[in-house]
Amino acid sequence: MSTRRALTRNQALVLDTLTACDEPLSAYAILDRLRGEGVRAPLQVYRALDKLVETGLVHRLDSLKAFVACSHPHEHDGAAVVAFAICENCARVWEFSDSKIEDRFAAWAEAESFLTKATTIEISGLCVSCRKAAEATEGAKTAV
Amino acid sequence: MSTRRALTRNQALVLDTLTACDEPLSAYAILDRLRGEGVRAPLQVYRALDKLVETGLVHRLDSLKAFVACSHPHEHDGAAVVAFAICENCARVWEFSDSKIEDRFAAWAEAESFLTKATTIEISGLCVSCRKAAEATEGAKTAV
DNA sequence: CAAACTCTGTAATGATATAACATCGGAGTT
DNA sequence: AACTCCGATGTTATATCATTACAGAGTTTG
Repeated sequence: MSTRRALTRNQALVLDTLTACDEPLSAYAILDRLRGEGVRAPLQVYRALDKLVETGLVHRLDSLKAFVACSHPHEHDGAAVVAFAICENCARVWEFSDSKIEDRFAAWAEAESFLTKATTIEISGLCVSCRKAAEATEGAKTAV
Repeated sequence: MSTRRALTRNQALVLDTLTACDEPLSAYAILDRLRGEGVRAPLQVYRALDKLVETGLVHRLDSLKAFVACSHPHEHDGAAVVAFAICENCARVWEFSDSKIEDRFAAWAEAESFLTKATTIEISGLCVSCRKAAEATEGAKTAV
């Protein structure tokens, strides 16, 4: 039943690189980290990424032109809509989904007879820690 | 009270180009259409786009790396979250917003203490007409 | 007037992504 | 084994998207 195929060498290298990193990487950043492993051309990385994205093990963040390993690869049963919150300071990513949101999009699509194939949701802002850090320095500044 | 400023020549040219077009255009596509008006360098277009996006008159569709004129420029009172549905066949774009969806995102952000600065929502699929056209040819094919 | 500011134009470059082509190697035959 | 099919690979070149750096022109504002 599982459509999960063994990964090829390049795919495994790319996935490992992304998994080991706690922030999104551009294709070229991945390439740089894999030169030691014999990966030399962008296309090798892009091809691996294409497959990984296709199977849901990796997500592309359009707003960053970068890629992250999926944090819930096991939950990819249905066509769940996933949202990403990206901290613009530390670049870390939170992946979540919400069935109510999904329902509203489905309702809109239904009303318009739009056939949905993919949904991209990306929220950028500041995560708790970076927010607090920013508020602290703000406070110090204005407190002078 | 209005922060609306008169547009500069380049900004007006770019906005007019986008408004006249019923599908998203890349910056370079805009440039090509404006060569006759004396626009020669990508930067002239990108600078105009930056301002237009900043004031909300134009949106950038990350998933397409392209730009569209906003369909509801007058409604840009608050920080409304806008979603885009993009037909992958005819490239037309539907812009809509839903306060319930907005509420859910706000709730997530609240729970995580995430400070939201921008939200990008892009849905790709097939619009009514393209969907029907596709189904028609599908039907013809399987009906042989 | 001069300082500060914004918009402008141009050239060069950086960053992201794909096309085209030849080759390799495994899976399933025959 | 020889054959074919098919997907992955490696390499070069090129397309597409976006920004840096620098200099000049025009306006506001003190």
